[in-house]
Amino acid sequence: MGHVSETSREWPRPKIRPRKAEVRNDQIFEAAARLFYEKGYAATSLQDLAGAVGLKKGSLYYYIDSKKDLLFAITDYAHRFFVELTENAKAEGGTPLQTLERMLFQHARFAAEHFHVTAAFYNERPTLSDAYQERIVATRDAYEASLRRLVRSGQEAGEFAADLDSRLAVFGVLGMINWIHQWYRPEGTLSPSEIATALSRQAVRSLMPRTDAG
Amino acid sequence: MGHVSETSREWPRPKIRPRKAEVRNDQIFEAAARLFYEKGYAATSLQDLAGAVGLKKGSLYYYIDSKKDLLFAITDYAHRFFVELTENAKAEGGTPLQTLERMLFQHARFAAEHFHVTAAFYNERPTLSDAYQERIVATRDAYEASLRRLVRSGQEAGEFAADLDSRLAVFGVLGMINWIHQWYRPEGTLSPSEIATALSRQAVRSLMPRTDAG
DNA sequence: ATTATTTTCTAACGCTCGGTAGGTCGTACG
DNA sequence: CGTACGACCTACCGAGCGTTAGAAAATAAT
Repeated sequence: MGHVSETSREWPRPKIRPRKAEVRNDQIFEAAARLFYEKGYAATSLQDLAGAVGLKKGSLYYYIDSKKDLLFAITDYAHRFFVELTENAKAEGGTPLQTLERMLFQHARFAAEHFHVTAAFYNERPTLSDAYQERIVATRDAYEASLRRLVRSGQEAGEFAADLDSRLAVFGVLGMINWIHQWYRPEGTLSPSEIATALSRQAVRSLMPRTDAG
Repeated sequence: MGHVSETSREWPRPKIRPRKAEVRNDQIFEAAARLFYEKGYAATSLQDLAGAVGLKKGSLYYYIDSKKDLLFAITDYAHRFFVELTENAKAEGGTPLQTLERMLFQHARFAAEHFHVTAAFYNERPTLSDAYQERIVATRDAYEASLRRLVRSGQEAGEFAADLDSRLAVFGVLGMINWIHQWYRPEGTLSPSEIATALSRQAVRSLMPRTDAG
């Protein structure tokens, strides 16, 4: 060490003044997410993307280094959300049912608010590098494991039906949430929060025991 | 009419002898479904597909007319299933709950048994021609409408919770089923039928009223 | 007004893709 | 034996792709 980041530390004076590059960066990010959602990563050309933000395709390289970087940025946005959600899982109090419903609510609200990003996250994973895929899968597995733990705790507490296969049950509730990006449209009548409230409630209901069972 | 199918009726002699072309056709269909599932349609080259069936890419055109034909064949396989499932919806007897659970079971079993096809059906719809997309969307809408009708009937009969938004509720149960292709692996311990039984039961449970509600 | 810097464009590159044309080889049939 | 056909291959085309280099234009600094 010692010579590291020598170049990037040069003149660390604060970048005042809103640089145009930053707003363009956001434009490009959002347009890319929308196009990847609409046509898929491979079927979206940089020509398409450049046109969507009012540039020529060569000019995009002033902002990005490669096409894959765009997919990485979008995917990582969702990835960081799930890391955080999983970490906060244990911090929250309440019964297993309450904790589970709260986590699913947050998950569902994110899925609706960022349905472009979520769709790309789930549809384009095979396109990512193997190393990054492994990190994502590890995060997903940890998330699912924490949900399974909640289901089993709820079963022991009698909140959830005892005859459920916790693995299958978690796949079920996750499907309810992760399917949102297939039908959600921002111009609809229900807000992301309202959708998240209804779906997370329906999800935990699918785990409850039937009181009239025999 | 009268001149219709004049050309196709010429020499209707039966094609005896198992033509090699037919087994190859099936090989190509299945390999294409698997590759589209694994890498996506746009990211799958005909080179990849040819290699997967032990041919050179030019030879594929002995069996197909274009790459899009492959996606159409795969998509239409799922499409025809949903058409049939919707048509059989009213034919079946029983309470709304029983009918709904039976439909979801069939849907779920198909989704697991043909998860390659199902994944392509949902992920690659934007790739299809506009005219065919419209037919698929119409079929899907009819299917969802018949499910919503069952939910509302069940609500009137007291089988389902009265405070459910039938549209949201149907999206929820469909998500549980349509998510199967994201996690199902044929080498797992549960068969498609077992998965379909558990998930369709969990789905209808998510609609039931809580008896201890207040 | 002149110079620096940031942003965009033009023009081209190497490559891969889907698709085509024509030939080759084996097998079955007359 | 020969010929007809099914199955496959080789070689190629044009187009579009991601990416690069360098000039031009716009904007800011001096």
